Amino acid sequence: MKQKLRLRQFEALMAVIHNSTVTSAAKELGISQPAVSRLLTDLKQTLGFSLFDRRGGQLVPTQEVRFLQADIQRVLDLMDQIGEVSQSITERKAGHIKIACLPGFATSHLPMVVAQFLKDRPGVSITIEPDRPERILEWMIDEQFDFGITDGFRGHSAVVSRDIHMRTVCIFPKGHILGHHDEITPTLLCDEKIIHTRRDSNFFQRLENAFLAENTHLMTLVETRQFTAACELVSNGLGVAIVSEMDAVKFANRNIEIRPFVPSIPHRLSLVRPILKQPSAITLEFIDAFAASLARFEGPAHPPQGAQQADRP
Amino acid sequence: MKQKLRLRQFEALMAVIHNSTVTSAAKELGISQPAVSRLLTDLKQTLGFSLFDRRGGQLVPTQEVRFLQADIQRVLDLMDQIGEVSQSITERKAGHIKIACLPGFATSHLPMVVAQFLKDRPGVSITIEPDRPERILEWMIDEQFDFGITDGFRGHSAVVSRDIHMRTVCIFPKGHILGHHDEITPTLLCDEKIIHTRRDSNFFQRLENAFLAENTHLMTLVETRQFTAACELVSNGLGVAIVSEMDAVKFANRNIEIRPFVPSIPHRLSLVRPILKQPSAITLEFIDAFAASLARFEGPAHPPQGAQQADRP
DNA sequence: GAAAAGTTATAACACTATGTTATGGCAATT
DNA sequence: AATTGCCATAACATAGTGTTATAACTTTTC
Repeated sequence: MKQKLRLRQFEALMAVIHNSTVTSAAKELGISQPAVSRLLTDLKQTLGFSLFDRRGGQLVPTQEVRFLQADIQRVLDLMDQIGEVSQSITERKAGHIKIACLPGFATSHLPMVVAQFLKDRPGVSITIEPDRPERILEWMIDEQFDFGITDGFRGHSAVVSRDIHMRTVCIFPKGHILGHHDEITPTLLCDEKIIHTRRDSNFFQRLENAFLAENTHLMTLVETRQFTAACELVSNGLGVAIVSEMDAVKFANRNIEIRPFVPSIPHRLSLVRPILKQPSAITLEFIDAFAASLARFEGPAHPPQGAQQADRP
Repeated sequence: MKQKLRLRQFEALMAVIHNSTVTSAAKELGISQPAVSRLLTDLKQTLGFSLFDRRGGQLVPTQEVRFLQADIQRVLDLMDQIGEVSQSITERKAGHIKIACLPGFATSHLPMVVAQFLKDRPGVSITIEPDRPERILEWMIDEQFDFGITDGFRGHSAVVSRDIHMRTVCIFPKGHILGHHDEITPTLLCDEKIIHTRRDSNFFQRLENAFLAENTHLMTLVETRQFTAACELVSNGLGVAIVSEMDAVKFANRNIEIRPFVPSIPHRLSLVRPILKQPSAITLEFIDAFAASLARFEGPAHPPQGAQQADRP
């Protein structure tokens, strides 16, 4: 016989092994006794050897069956497991998300959001890979990651982005004379050396423009890519910086003062993902959760002076 | 949907993953395209999420499917494996045999037979457990082993036995005066101290009777359970022994002489197995092979003087 | 040892799974 | 706009899986 092995036959076999009689096995499976009976005769036919020996009223599996029993059990268990996992997936409780993000997010805010997200989703796992924006963009284009957190994003046909405009603030060491003001303006900073982002960044240009608009100019103390680094420097008494409020508040009790900066110059974050790679439902759910986590630091989209946006969805 | 996951659906899924189109997947499976098409829609229905995204002309699996892919592949592989193993079983090339034997067999003759037997049967594995006859009998009754090699067996209702009467010979160190004779009789041994089996053994009793029949008597030098031990002692120049020819020939070139002993006193081996436990085909095959391996040392069943047998099948 | 009780195998039939062919719609390409 | 190829659906055939009814066989009971 060149018949195919069927799962149902294995289920019947295991039920009979556990119950020692066909009748009670049928009861366990919730079907009639003749159904089990035939599943067994079919299986015996296919396998080519006897499955059971009669021993008084009982059926005991043959040596041959015992030899296969472990593997058969494994198949049935695996099928169950697949069923359970797929159930979890539809309930958004299983899956994997690969996230690429700016270094600043990898250590502070993102892990917090991830932890919260995983709390209710025991089957979900997440990869976090921090790198420069250029690399994150590449990864999106190559579809190597499901979700990216970047800035300075100028749009790309292979990437969908959702922009978030983060409020920024001015920070300086405690006891600094600027502490007498409720708001900080470029004019107030005319004699201060500033810690800021790279000169080629969009954020720096808008900052510089704000200074120029008040007929003053911006003096550089340190140029850094990360707001966190700027915060660190300031908390060590080093100078003045304009940073994302989100980063600033983490240093609130570490020897710095925080003041609104006027005019408001929001820092534009982009939540990106590959446009062609269909996202899993759990990925979309995470992106929403992440965006929500940023909400309390969100500001108005456009800086008041009306700089144009470069977003292309 | 509270549908059941079916193997065929998984086969279709994997085929489409490998082929990127339903049509070629159908070709791989050797069925029509609509058949695959429906298997997939059914599976999607059951799982509760999409299986593929269209990407130009190609179908690429969703994140969710990728998450399950490894497990699904494992199930299919396991099923294949079970099919192959069962095939091997019907061809008598797979299985397991548990053998209990006398210590003398565990080290010399049995491993040789086992090695030969396994040569053509790569899937077969064998357990060898040496112990005293009493323990071997227990193991048979408890059905803990498939096959036992013992002696002095007096029959038991839970055990089937097949008796083999092994020729015995007289051995003595090279250069011993007995070497002048072609056959050794009790009379010739009247002044010799003998190495023999335990006094309560059936074999010893028959040996002693042979001496009494010639109006002489047997003097003990050493009493041992194993013929191999007797051979070892003799080869070290220690005395005279009556042992199984099978054991004797292994010492043929180790400083001993071998002569027939008259009257012939065969040593009765019993090949036993549990009567209720249905033996696997491979077990029966092995027992036959083992019996055949003893054939060239087999002698007549009954000692000429007509001692009665105690066998009960 | 005959009767009773329980278990299993077979037959006849119903429904579901899985295959077929025919066909129409949709997308990519010409 | 026409062509080509791929996929989904419909209609139907066959095999797998369930049902009930019933006969045959075992074990237990008297």
